[in-house]
Amino acid sequence: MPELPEVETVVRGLRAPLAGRTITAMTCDWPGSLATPDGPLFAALVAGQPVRSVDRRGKYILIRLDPDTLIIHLKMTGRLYVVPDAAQDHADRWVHVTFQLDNAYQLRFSDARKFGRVALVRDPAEVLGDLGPEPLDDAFTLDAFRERIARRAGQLKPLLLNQTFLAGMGNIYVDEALWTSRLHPLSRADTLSGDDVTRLYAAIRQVLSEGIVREGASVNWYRKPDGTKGSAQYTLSVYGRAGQPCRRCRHPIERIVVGQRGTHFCPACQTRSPG
DNA sequence: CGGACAACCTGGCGGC
DNA sequence: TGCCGCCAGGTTGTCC
Repeated sequence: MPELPEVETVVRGLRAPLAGRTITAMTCDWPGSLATPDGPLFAALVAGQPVRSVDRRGKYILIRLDPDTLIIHLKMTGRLYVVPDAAQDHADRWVHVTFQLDNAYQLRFSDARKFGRVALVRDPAEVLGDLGPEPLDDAFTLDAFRERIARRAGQLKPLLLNQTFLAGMGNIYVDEALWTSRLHPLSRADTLSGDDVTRLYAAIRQVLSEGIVREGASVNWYRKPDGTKGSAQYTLSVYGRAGQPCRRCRHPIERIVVGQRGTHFCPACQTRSPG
């Protein structure tokens, strides 16, 4: 659920409360939430490290400490927020990792389904691995996208979900980008025309940018660090709209499964490219 | 290399 | 009202 716009919103919301702070201690009640290192070592290493910056790479949150970096992936139900030590937040029934700050506030990691992971590493590359380009970076130009997709042949839906192809898209924004560019999720990358690629590139940037402006889509679990919902869920065109009329042509939106993922599209105006 | 699929988890919901 | 069973999806890992 938390995809690039949601993670970006979380990062922006954490910058102010974490600025200038130092982590003094860490506690964890579910060892599985810690990717690396294990609990005792993690706690010993992180204590005393100051926060230098809060950044995002794909769907990863990078809290750069000194000398290590805290890397958090929210997966489906993860939440990250800063509250006073004594605060009782509604998400606290799922809090598994708590970082004590030096100002009587805490950074809490809540995760109902326990899929999310928190890592502490010297070099972020240890965790990030082979991530694709950032779709909203200036360096990610139409030409760069054209060159990248020219080397692929598979179906568009799984391709756009592949984080080594492009970092940050998830099930919601992939479906939205394909609808916006009028491309069928089962179309193959090697059948796209030059114009198809141009529209897809523009659609990816557009849906992600709008998602950020709306502070993310709170389809179910996602919340901003202040606990409130984003508003991108109100303007989705296909995701979660099976059976409802297409906003463009009124034909009912269809839901199929592609690569084990629920996939929403308009069978009337999202065409499969010839070939 | 790519496609298929299980595993990781549990809240929420539909069905009865 | 209560219980059962299934679905949701990001990523990794395994198998063919």
